[in-house]
Amino acid sequence: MTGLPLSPEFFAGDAREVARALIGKLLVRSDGRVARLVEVEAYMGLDDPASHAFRGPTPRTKIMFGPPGLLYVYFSYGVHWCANVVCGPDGTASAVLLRAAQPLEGVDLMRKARWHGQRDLRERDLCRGPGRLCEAFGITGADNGLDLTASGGLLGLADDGAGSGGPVVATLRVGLTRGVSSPWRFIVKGSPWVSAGPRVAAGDVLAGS
DNA sequence: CCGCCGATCTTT
DNA sequence: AAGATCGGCGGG
Repeated sequence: MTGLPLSPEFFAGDAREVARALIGKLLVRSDGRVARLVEVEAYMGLDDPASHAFRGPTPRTKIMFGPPGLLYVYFSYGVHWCANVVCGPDGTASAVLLRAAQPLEGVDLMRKARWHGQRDLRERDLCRGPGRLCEAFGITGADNGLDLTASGGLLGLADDGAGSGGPVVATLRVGLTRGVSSPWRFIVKGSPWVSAGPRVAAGDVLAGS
């Protein structure tokens, strides 16, 4: 069972609140791949120097200025794809980066998609990091603009009611050179499925309940 | 587990 | 020229 699809309204609010609420939700692909989100980051568009949309709409970022619930995919370091969900009202440009998840179903497919001759590709590493998560789910630039709230689509986000599985904390975002001091990364505290970066650091704040 | 380095392409 | 990353390697 893959849960109830999230609606456009779910993504229409403040991206930081959406990010917090996405922890514990399911990323679902129509071929049976399912994973539970344990790590996401909010990017606040025009107000956030770390956001790709900080300098306004461009060919790359125009999707972020559109309606909430759409997929924004970008190419990172010439090597990896990374996936975001567009948030906030149509016309604004915030988004949530999907950074890590716990594989639940279709693990064999994820393993196949991720296999590049690694000596030891462990289940723990299938979706641990934004590039890995995209590879495990076969997400590429061809999927940019997909509506994640459309039922029966290739990809979606859903709620199975299970929750986060542990306390959620807000930490600093990973890998940035600008906007470094905004604590808009949300993780399940102590989860082995969370990516690199401090799992828990002094000063981290419990986020929500 | 940690740190360093190279890969390789888009955007500025 | 820098960047919302990852895998392999060497070291502790």
